Amino acid sequence: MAPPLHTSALSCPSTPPDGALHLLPVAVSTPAHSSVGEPLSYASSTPLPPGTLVRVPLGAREVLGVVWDAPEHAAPLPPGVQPRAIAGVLEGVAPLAPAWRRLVAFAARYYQRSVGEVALAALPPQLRDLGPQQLARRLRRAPPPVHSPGATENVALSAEQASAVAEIHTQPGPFLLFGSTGSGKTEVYLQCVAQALAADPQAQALVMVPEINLTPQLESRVLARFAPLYGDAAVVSMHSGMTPAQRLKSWLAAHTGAARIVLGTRMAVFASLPRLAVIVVDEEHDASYKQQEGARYHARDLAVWRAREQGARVILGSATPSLESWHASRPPSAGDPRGGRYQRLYMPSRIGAGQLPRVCVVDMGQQPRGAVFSPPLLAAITERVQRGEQCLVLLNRRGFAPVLHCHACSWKSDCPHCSAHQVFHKIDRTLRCHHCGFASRVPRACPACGNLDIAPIGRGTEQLEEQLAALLRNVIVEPAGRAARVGRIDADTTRAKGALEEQLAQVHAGEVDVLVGTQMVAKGHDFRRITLVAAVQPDGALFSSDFRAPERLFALLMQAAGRAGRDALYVAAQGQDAQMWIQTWHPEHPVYAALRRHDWPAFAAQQLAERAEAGMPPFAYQALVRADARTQEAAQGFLTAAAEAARAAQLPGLEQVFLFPPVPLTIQRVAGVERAQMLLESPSRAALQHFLSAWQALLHAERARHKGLVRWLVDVDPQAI
DNA sequence: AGCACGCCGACT
DNA sequence: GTCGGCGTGCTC
Repeated sequence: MAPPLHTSALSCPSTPPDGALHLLPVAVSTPAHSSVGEPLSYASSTPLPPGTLVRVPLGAREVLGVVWDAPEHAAPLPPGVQPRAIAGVLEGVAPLAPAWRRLVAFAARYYQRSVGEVALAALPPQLRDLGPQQLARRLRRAPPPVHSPGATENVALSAEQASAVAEIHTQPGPFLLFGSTGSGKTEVYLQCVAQALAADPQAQALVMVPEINLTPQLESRVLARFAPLYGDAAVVSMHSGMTPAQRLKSWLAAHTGAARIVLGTRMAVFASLPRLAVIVVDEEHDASYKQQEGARYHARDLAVWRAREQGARVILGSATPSLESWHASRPPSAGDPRGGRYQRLYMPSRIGAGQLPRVCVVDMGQQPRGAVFSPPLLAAITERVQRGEQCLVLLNRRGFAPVLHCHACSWKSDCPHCSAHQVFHKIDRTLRCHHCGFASRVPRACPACGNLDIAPIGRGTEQLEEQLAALLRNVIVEPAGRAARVGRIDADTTRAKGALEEQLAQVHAGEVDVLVGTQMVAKGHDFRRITLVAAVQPDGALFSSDFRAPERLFALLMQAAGRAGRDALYVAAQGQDAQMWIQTWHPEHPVYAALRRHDWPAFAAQQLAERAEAGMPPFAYQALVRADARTQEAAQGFLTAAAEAARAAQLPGLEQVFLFPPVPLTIQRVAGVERAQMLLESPSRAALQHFLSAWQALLHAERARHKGLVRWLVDVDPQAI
C-alpha cells in the first residue's frame, strides 16, 4: 500500500521522539567492516509498513533506509541505547515489495553481508541524494504505464527455436538454452518475453547481459521489438555506465511498473520488479555476472533464486554454459533417474550464418623458433587480406611487452609497489603496472648496472600491431588496390569516451584489414566481414592454478570463433570457409581437441569427470576468505587465528567444512598491500553456509586483535581461486 | 565507509 | 596562540 501523496515528497512525523509509539527495524547501509549486521531500531509516531523508504539519522549524518520486516529475532536495542526518531518518509514511492525484500535478505545471508548494505546498494544513489522537492518533481515527470497489447510481431522460427519456445511456455524450468553462436537464442528470448508480456498486461521481464556496452545489438533489438508494442518508456536499461539521473528514472519506471522490460547488467537482478514474469540471463557462463566488490553476489544464481521465489520463468542461455549450469541441467539417466534441477534445451544449428568456422590448430613445436606468427597463419592472413576480407588477431596482453630485461645483470622492470612487472608501453615510452597503475619513464640504461643493453621480453598487442604492419607492408588489398592496414583495440586505445564505438565503426566501414585486440574484442561484437580469427598465444590459461581456467579458455575461444563468418552470404561469396586459428605448444590438450570439433558437451563431460574425481565444484561448494595487510605474516596470521578460533569454538558445520591453510595470492602484493587467502570447501552448501554465518562474529573479533590488517572479506562461490 | 573526536607541526 | 595532519572508534 502506497503512503498518501503529499505536495512535499518528505513528510516529518509530527510527534517528537519521546512520544513515539512504534519501534521499527530499518535497514541502513551499515558498512561491512562494522559488525552491525542487522537492521537498526528507530522510533516512529506512525506505523510504517515494511518496505517504506525513509530517511534516518545515523551517527552525525542522515541516510536513506528501508523499513524492514520485524521478525522475532530482530536485533535487540543494546541496553541503555535510546532509539532515534525516523527523520522522514519518502512520499510517493510505494514500499518495496515483500519479494524484493526476501531477495535482498537472501543475498545478504548467502553472501555474508548486512541486509542494509545489500538493500541500499540495490537502490539508485539519487534516491538518497535528491532533496524532497527534486524527488517529487522526478515522480511527477514519470510517464504513466502504457498497457497497449499490440499484435505480437510474427517472426518465423526454426524448428529448434519453436520447440525451445514451446518447452519454455509449458514447462516450469529453470531452463538452460544451449545454443551455438548464431543459433538464434536471442529470438527465443524475445519470443518468450513477448508471450509473457502479452499474457498479463502488467507482467515485467528482466533481460540480463554481461556488459551492456559490448552488446548494443541486443539493446537495439529489444527496443525495436517492444517499443512499438508498449511504447518507448516500456524498455529501460540498468547498468553502471548510466548517469545518476538515468538510473533513478529507470529504477522508478521498473518500480512503478511503467517499465515492462528491464535490460541490464548484473546489478539489474536487484531491480524492483513487482510483476516480474520472466528473466533471461544471456551468456550465463560469463564471469562478469559475479560482483567483485562489496557483496560478492552472482547475478545468475540470484536470478534463478528470484525466479523460483517470485514464480517467474528463468532462461539461462549460452553456447558454452558454465559447468555448474551444465551439470544442473543434466538429463535423467539410468544411474541418475531424476537428472538435474534445470531443463536443458538444445539448439545446435546455426541459422542465417555459415558453418561454424573451421578450427586450425598450429603446433608451435613444429614451427621456426621465435616467430610470433607461424608461417601458415601468416600466409592465411595475407591471403584473406589480399582478397579484401578482414582478420581478427587476439592476444590477451596489452602494451608492447610484459617486461623489460637487462641482459647483463638480469634486472627486470618490477613494480616497486606490487609483485608484478611493469609493462613496457612503447607508444609513450612508459613502464606501467597494470595492477596499481604506477607509471615511470622507460630508462635509457639499466637502473641497476648502467648497461645499455636492456630489451623487452614477450609480446603485447602494441608489438603485435607493429609486427603485423611490418609483415603486411607490401600486401595490396584487392580490388581496392591499396596497402593493407592494421588496427588495434584494447583498453589502451579505448580509454576515451566513445573511442570504442568509433574504432568499431572504422572496422565495420572496412578501414581496417587486420584488427589486433584483447579479449574485449572477442565478446559480443558482430564483425560481418571478418572471416579469420586467430589466437596467437592462448596457452597461458592451460596451466593456470585456477581450475576454471580451461573452461574459460574454451568459452573465450569459442566465442571468438563465433566472430568469424557471421555473415553466411558474405563468406559464401568469398568462396571459402571462415577459420579460427590457434597457435599452441600443446596441440593435444583436451581444450583444443574439443574445440576442433566444436564439441562443448564432450569437453564439459571431461572437465566434470575431473571435477567429480577431485571433489571440486559443482560437486563441492567453496568460499574464500581474503586478508589484506601490511605484511604477508599479518595477513596469514589473521587467517590462521580465525581458523583456530573456529575450531576452538567447534562452530556448526565445521565437521563438513575443510579449511585449507592460508596462502599468498598469485599476485602477492598490490599497491604496497600484502594479500593472502584461505579456501574453504564443503560437500554441503548448507554446512558451509551455517559455518560461515557462525564464523562471522569470530572474524570480526579476530580483526581487532591483528595489527597491520588492512581488511578482510568473504567470497562465497568464488569465481577464481 | 563516513564522520566524529583527539592529540602534535607551520601559519595569520 | 589557532588550523589541520590523519590515527582510532562508533553508528539504533
